[in-house]
Amino acid sequence: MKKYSREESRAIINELLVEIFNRILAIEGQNLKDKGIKLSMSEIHVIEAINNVKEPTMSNVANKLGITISSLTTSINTLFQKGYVTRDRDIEDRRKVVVGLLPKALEVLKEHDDFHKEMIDSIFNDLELEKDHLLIESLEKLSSYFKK
Amino acid sequence: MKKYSREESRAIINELLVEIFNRILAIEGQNLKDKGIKLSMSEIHVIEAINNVKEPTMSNVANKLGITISSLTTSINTLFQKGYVTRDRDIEDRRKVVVGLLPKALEVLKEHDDFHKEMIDSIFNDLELEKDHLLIESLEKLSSYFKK
DNA sequence: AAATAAGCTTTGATGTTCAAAATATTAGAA
DNA sequence: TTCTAATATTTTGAACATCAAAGCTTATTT
Repeated sequence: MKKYSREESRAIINELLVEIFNRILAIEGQNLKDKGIKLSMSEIHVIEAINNVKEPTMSNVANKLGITISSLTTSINTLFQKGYVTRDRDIEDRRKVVVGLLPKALEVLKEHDDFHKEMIDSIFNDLELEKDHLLIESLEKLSSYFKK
Repeated sequence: MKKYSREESRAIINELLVEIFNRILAIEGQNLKDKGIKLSMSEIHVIEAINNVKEPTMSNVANKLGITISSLTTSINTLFQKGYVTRDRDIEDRRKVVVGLLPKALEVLKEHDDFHKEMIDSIFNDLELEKDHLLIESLEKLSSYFKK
């Protein structure tokens, strides 16, 4: 395995963050367009976040996405209006609003997951299975770094 | 250490990548605010792209960023007005507009690079060295995947 | 020279995001 | 219990970012 100097490593990661990140949304968006899904990327991300968060209240979902609650509200407004999500007050604590995914959203999620699956498989085809957990550990640290 | 199935690995990596990507712009933006730089992240990215592209015409810069030329035009309008960039017709081919960075922009670029350097160093300090290379290897694959 | 192409800007429209103010509900203090 | 403070969300108003389509200028083709 090639060894990188600290400086080389930094340059590679920098490139990922600055240049490649810009491509991802465009590629994903194009993929949706190709499949005839008429949702924006940020709407897709909202749906994903609802799916991935344990207790999908407005606060939890917004926090998962790294946007303000008010931003999420406007997004949920349209997703609700378009028939992708449910939106109900929590029975236990009626200050909370719990959102949920309707079948329409689950379909979109499936399409998007397939795209990601293909993407990630393509990236990690060469990695041996036993190394996966090391990678996950690294990414978890990266993720927790970005959370603080 | 826990073993993951291929499918579990994929799901976790997918979620972590999405999460990480969602945080980056927010953090970078906050960093600029902390330093009193009154530019948006997309304006920073335009400056970076101008710096990184070989021949900084409108088309080349827009292509580097993955946005349309008309979007870039509006961004350059304000960056020009604020005194960050130059904007001149190419002498050889007067259809082209060549943009360039003024000292003000180079300073911002330096700040931004320092931030990235610090961020990445901080990440690396938490990872054991042996895992650095696995992470880099994976990120390289990601990078090459998005270049095609 | 006339038609076509290339490069860019303008215009009009939509979508995203945030901060601040307003609303609703709950929890705690008096 | 009643008032107050805290929590959770929505509304409002404003700034950006982005795109498609139409228009302008310069280059290339025929």
